[in-house]
Amino acid sequence: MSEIERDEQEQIKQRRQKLSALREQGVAFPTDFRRNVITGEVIAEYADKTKEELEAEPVRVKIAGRMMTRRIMGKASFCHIQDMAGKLQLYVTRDTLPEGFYNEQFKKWDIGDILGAEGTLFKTKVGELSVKVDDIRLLTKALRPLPEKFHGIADQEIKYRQRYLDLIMSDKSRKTFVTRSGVVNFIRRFLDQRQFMEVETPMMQVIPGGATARPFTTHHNALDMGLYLRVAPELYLKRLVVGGFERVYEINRNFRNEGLSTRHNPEFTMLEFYQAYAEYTDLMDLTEEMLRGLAEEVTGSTTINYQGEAYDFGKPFQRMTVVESILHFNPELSAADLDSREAAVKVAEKLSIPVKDGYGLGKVQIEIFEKTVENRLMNPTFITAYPVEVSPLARRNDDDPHVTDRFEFFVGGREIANGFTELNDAEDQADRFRKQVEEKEAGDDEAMHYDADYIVALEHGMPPTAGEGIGIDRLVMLFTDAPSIRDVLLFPHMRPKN
RNA sequence: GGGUCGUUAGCUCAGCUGGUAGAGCACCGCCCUUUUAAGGCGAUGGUCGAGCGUUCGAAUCGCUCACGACCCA
Repeated sequence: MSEIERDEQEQIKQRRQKLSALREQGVAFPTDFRRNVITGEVIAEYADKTKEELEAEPVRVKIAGRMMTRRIMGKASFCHIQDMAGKLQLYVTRDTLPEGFYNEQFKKWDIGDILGAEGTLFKTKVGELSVKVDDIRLLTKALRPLPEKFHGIADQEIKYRQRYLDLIMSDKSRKTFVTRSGVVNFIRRFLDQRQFMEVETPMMQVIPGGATARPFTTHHNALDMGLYLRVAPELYLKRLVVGGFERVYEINRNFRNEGLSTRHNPEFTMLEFYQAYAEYTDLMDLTEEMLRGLAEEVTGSTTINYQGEAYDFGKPFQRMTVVESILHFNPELSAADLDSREAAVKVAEKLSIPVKDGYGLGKVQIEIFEKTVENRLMNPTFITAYPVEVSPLARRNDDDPHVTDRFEFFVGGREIANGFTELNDAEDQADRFRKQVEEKEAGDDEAMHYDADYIVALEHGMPPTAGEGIGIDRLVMLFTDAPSIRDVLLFPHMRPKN
């Protein structure tokens, strides 16, 4: 059925007729109504007052919102209007409005219409704070009916594709996005207080860097050149550290050309921050402080309930190395099983992990880690000492050159953050890029490009620096008990219909 | 990419082993001045996701496709 035919649906047709009647009566979409209060303020201030108190000192309000429910009882009606802060009941009677208005105007309005009303606060028989209306106007006619009031929208697809309907109908969804805003706001304040500066770096990059992931490609017409959407801002932020901005952060979108799932959206929001004269352990401490504070601010507790499990952000976060964690969750293994590539490959094969020829010991260890450890890291945990092979931008450990000064942070079996002491040795970085290019040429389309300009920047000297990325969407999922990343994205990526 | 489930009125859902479609809400008409999933009476509303097939006959059975949800890679 085409969109034009859909418009001929009976209910929409009726509403269009009501709208053309309004057009004939004058301005159908007036903009001159001004409210003097929102529902949340009214409720906060007057919900505790008694019936008698409200009668003794009458309070007048001008309020506006979308009509969500209506109960017409002859010459009197109740309806709820909803605004940005919540809902408030209106009591509308024939005899307090101008002659004929109640029957010829008000009763013809529809649920979903946007109204402006003026009146006096009172309490109903059952004690609900309401407005006794003596002036009411239709501000915006809604041509399409709202979803059914009791069940709301059950169809996930409509919730995602028509988010505005979901936001009108679901307090829970509205709250999720309010929380999301609160999370980002808290992080900004936290970092600002510590002298971090928020910056913006290119989303369109000539060489995509900073992560091992497949990029999206686009084209610049005037310059007639290919460009990539960034997979990470990392290399630009570190150029800023070279430039003397010693504490920088960016909260913005990254783009990765990979599959969609309950944890992956092609564009997602990442916090990245860099602190000069610090090591990865300093960032672990900072992360712990930030997440604990965030949990308390957002949920009022240091215990997070996610999908039926409780995670404790109050206690010190656990810390162990990649190898320690593998041994911990695979008690039948001993250190010798992870010491050599030969031994580790045997372990991997037993776990039916496909091992490619190019994999070194470190890559095999990480495959074993991902298969047997990652989704079992339930309470907040830092994993450290990642192999050099899988950490092309991280500083080598001084005592063990096979691993880096790097950590990842897990909660509920999910990776939330990744940080390390930055590699500021330009020559080592150039070698690592060359290695990535070899892997790319061998067929790994996630491997990194050689970024010569970045090497030049490092050759000018980057102070010792630690940096970290935190996935904002996954963090918000945790704090809003959301099972899918789509529940925390206002407009998640969906396949086009038809 | 593989598996499971789903798609029926604007919305939420029934519809059994095949016999030309049903409820609640919404909408329309009437009654109703403290209701709140308001209530009462009455009426309207459907290319049953799309296509092909089996059959005298398909919402129902089979196949293909589209979109979605969940699980696995």
